[in-house]
Amino acid sequence: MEFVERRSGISLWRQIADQIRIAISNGEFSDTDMLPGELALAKRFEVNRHTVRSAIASLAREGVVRVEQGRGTFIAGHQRLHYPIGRRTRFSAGLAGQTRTLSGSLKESRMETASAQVAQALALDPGAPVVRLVRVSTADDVPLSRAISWFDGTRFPDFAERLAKQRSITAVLKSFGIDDYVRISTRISAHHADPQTLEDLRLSPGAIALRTEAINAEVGGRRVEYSNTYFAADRIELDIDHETPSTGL
Amino acid sequence: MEFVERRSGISLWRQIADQIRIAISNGEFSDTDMLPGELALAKRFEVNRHTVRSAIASLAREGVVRVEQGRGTFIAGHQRLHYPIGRRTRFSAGLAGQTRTLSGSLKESRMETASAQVAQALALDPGAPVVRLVRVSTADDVPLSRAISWFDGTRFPDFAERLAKQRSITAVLKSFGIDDYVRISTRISAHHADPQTLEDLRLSPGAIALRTEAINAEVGGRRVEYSNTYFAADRIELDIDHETPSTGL
DNA sequence: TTAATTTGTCTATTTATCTAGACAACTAGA
DNA sequence: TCTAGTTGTCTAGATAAATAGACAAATTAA
Repeated sequence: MEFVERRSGISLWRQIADQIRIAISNGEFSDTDMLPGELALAKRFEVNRHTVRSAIASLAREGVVRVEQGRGTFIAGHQRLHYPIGRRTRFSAGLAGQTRTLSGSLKESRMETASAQVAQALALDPGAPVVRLVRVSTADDVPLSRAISWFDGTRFPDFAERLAKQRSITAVLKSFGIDDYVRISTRISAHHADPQTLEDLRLSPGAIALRTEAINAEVGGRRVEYSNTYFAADRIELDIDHETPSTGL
Repeated sequence: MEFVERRSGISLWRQIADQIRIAISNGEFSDTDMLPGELALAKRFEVNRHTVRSAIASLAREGVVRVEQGRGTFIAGHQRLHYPIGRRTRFSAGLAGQTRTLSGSLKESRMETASAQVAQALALDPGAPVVRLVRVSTADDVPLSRAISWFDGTRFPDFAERLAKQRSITAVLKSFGIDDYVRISTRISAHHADPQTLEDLRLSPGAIALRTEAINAEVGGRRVEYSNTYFAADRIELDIDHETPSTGL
């Protein structure tokens, strides 16, 4: 007997779909790689069989399971990508080897004035000109993240134009004479995805966005980039590198 | 005009409540600290006024807003706690100063045999005895996290009994002669909270759990603790410490 | 006081979700 | 082939969510 809550604003089929998805990721059915029958699930969640069918139909649409008449419902392996975060975090390098294809597309770019938050992160004066970019990354034809980045507009006035040609942030920074940069702070939180993120990442309402708020700086400490990245939480997890403070000893 | 999706398994009032909550945390209404009127919100989301009222009622139950007849709906400040994560992560110390009260309670403890995952994390053989603890932490009378920890059962047979007296993991480890330990890996992911977590953290279905999967070890590298901690995502964010690799230079 | 604007409550109706049951279609094993 | 167990489809009815409109109650400012 599991818990489903009525009148919660989440339909029963959706609560059941969420619980089955979690159970799968916890390896509950890994012995057979099959879900129990619809009648068994209906009994377990104390709902009608049709309600369970709605939940399974939703999981099938997501590609989490595959249903075969007369045989049963099979689990279609569903592994999260691993994204390492540390001082030397680089997007493409971090996911290398985990996907067949990996691409990024620039959705928006504009010059704006720095909000208090952006100004503080980049160590600029509030109202200073900044370049704001929105990029969506896609791995194996599935959107993975939506990133909003800010750069000093005075120092990097044509960042967007260069990015169109260079294809990676690292390469563009190199073209500005910045050979190396490091992550100096990362803040992680989780939210229900906002409408724009839902659309760009092809998620459905209620889906979770894992947000990283990061500051990158040159080795001397001069701020280079401030970014807010929203990952589709069901497609990725973040691995934190705890580097040894004194490597040489 | 904002997006609300029908037939998605999430009721309209809940989608609207989620969007208003996000808008508040983005500072959208920070100029007046008030929500727009019910009619204005109904127009913005293209729904009936009563649907907006349901959404606001839900936010009021959560304590996010406060409604006053004839005056309007006021935003009740709602700040996330900040939990620093680094090599020297300590639960109580990390949240010190951010809350009036902070307590932890042991919900379960038992000896079990190590699963493949636990065995690998603690560098034990699968099937070896391990101590499994479930602890729930509470800050200012609101549950914050649910942590499942595993320790080597051979080395720490009476860990649970000592924890009942000592009150912190660090203190218990000290009683076993371990004066210092460091975080060697942290993996972060976000999920819809499972039913047990919903109950322990007093969340409603659809709520988000921010999960950290962590390994702590002695300075020599010997594994001490493996833990899975589920935080209420709307009450906390995680700050990653990117320590400088060579501090002395 | 008055008017305008706000939230609160009530009734009625429509639409979506969930339940209930029956039976068809398909699969695997006896 | 037969049977038991599975998913697929249909009908009907009950419950919950959303819409629509009217008016009450409280607040604010003119």
